[in-house]
Amino acid sequence: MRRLAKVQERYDFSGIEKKWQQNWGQQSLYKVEERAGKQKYYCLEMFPYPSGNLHMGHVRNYSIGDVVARFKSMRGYNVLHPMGWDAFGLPAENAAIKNGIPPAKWTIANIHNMRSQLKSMGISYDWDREVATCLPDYYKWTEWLFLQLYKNGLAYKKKAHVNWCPGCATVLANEQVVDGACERCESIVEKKALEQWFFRITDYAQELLDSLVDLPGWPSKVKTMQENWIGRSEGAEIYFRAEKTGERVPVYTTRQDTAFGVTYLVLAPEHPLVEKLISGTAYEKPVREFVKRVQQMTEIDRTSTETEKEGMFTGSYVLNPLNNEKVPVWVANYVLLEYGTGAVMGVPAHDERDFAFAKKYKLPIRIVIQPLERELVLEEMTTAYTEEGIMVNSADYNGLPNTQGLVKVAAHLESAGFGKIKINFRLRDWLISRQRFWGAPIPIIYCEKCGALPVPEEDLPVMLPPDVEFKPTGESPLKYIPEFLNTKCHKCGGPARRETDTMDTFVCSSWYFLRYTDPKNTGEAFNRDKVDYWMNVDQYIGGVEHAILHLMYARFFTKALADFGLVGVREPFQNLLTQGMVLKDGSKMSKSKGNVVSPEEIIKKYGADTARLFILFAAPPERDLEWSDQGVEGSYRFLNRVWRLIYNYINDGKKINTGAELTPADKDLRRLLHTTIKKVTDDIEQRFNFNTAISAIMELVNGLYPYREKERQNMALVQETIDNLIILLAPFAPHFSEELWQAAGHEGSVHLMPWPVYSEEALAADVIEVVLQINGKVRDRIMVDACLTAEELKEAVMSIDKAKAAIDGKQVIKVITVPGKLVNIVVR
RNA sequence: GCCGAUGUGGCGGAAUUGGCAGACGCGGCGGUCUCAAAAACCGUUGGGUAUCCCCCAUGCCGGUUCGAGUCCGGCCAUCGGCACCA
Repeated sequence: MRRLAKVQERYDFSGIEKKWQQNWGQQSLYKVEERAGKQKYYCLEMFPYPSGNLHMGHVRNYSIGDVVARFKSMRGYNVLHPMGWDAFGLPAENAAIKNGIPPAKWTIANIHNMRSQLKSMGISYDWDREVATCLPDYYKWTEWLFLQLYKNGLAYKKKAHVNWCPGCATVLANEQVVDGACERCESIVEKKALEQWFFRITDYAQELLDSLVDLPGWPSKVKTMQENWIGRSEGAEIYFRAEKTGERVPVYTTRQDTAFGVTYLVLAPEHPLVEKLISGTAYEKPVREFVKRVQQMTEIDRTSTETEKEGMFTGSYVLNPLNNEKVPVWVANYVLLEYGTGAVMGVPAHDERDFAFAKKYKLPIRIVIQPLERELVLEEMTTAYTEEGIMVNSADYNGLPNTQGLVKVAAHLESAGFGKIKINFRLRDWLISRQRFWGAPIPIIYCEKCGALPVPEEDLPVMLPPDVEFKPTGESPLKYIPEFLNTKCHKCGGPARRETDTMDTFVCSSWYFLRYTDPKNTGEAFNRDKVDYWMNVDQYIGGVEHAILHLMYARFFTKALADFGLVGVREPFQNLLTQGMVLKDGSKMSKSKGNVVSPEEIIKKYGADTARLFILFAAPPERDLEWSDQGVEGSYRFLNRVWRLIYNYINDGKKINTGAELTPADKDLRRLLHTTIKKVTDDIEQRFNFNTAISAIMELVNGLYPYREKERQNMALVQETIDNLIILLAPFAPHFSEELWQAAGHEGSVHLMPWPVYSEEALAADVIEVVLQINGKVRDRIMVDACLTAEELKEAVMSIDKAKAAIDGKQVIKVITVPGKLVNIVVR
């Protein structure tokens, strides 16, 4: 070998990992700056909530990201690979209520602990760019971005029905409602009307939908989920009129072609018209009772398809503008106020729900679409006909295919003033108010004279007060802190009070990837040049549980900020990798199941390199991964096997170089090395299949072991092979590789080495194995000259005994020859 | 109910463009070394069987093809998401 270097016989992972983590930190190996003329690569993993301890999901997420970052770096890219903390959130507040520890203290302590755990994994983060969303130098800019949204009309306040937990006496985020109950106290969640702040994400609904096609690097699963969430539908609003008052009652439908089949109209129980229609009539009491009963149902019961459709007549009628027919108005539990206009037209013949409802309450059914191949007969209908057909009983539209009717009725509605063409989205505006302490304050004040005013930018940040006493009242403590609550109006100087709601933590995580590009900027959220250099994120990696919320909000923010001229891209994440869960005994690791494997213990017992190697080897990244203690042992064994191999070569000088001429065994080893380089490169770069990349490296090691037994060995080749082996392992087992790299006599870090390039010439074998098939079944394998043409190959194969025997006495129908692979003889 | 994913040895998984099914690892079995064990190394390991020969085998049934884990049609199971969206 190059020179005798000191290498311990035993693989002392603990000492090695500590040593290199320190060394890399001291030489700032992973520090990165903008560099003109060098291709940038932004590799990002979803930042964690600082719960206190890393779990295996984190280990997997960050191991995957580190392979990508290290690989791209060795490929010559200027790689940005940052880490930070999604540090606001309810657990800190719960801890405060329970143990009296201030949220800030609890959070910072957790960050401390998790940072050191992350560092023990040896991930190539530029720690100088670390951000924590709960620190004023970060949330100042979260507040500032709120103001930009406010100024541009994208932040507004309105009264809304929100999830209210009576047990905790507080509002809950949607994600905290599990099966209609509070995740903390399991009380059934109620709806409560409160003044809340919203972001107008619906302004971007169409673009959020359309630009999904610009994201070929996203899993189609995630794109489909977002499509469904946005829920675009094309239809029309039809203005019915109240018979008595003439008041306009708009309904939304996607089937305006069936409007002549309307036999009743249904309002949502909360619809404001309900009270108007019934007050002072005989229907007042029973309908009110019905509405109350429906409202008391849990969200889950009300929106379940299992729930029986129930309704009640209001005693009033409306007129259908298309045919002036009088139809009864009902209230029913299956109509939702939040979607469309909160009122629907009932066309029982052509809608399943309407059909069931009409049958139950004996409402009339009228056929207005006839199928082409048969005729519907009212008395025989057991279900609605929802397919295409020809319009009937529809005045001027009779005989028209309903697909044309859709367009014509809509046009007529619009021209006659009876309605309008309408595109509806299921997506609602984003409710960002939280009645909590531990979040970014909403920078708004309420002046007695001037009303709601944004806090001037120069007064930011609105700071969270320290030393807050937490009582389990469930209300934001901010409300009870006069120093925070009371302020002066910057406009009139009069008394004002602050908004005490804080922002949803998803607001903080909607722009953190931008802050990483310029994390220490005290004058701006981020510098435009820096954000332009780094954005967008080339590879984003995280759990699929964020497929809708976080990823949609971050996309919305990026688009809005692009419209404000703050960033130059309209999509934040070019490529997305959604990693699978880490399972134990077939199910997700959880405390209640008692199947949690602690990363800290695994790292202590085997080292970070073994842990990383196992987690990358056990399954491809998108798939769920079954944890196996024996599998970890296997990875540990592999590293020891590599260690011993290289140790022996380094310390064993007796093998003599065979000289320049390569023996067949030398050629085989050299070919193995180069096929391994090719395979590992392709697996990382094109497929993210780290499991097969690692298995290829294992095969290389398995090939080196028998070579070591050979009498004649080419030491130059051995050195080349070992050097490349260490480099190939570097993204997976960084400390291990660094130590061996140095032991093999190299100066400098292995992580600064260029990624190896395979030689096409070295891949070529002189002789290759081809398969003989008879009628598609494998009958023999023979070695042939690699350079044979199809015709020569056919001849060579046909002449072997097995082929002759197979053909003997039979008729050869045809022979299929695939050079380099097989010859298939079809006989009869 | 709708949408999507997955289904391959005892286990995790591989087979990238339709071309040798089971790479690699775990586990098992046998051996070498050892007083012995561990570790390590070597060999072996889908099932059947007449045991270097053939048959069967990638959830099930059918199809296309010289050839199907891979493509097509129809089912089944598991997991995930959405779930009265008018």
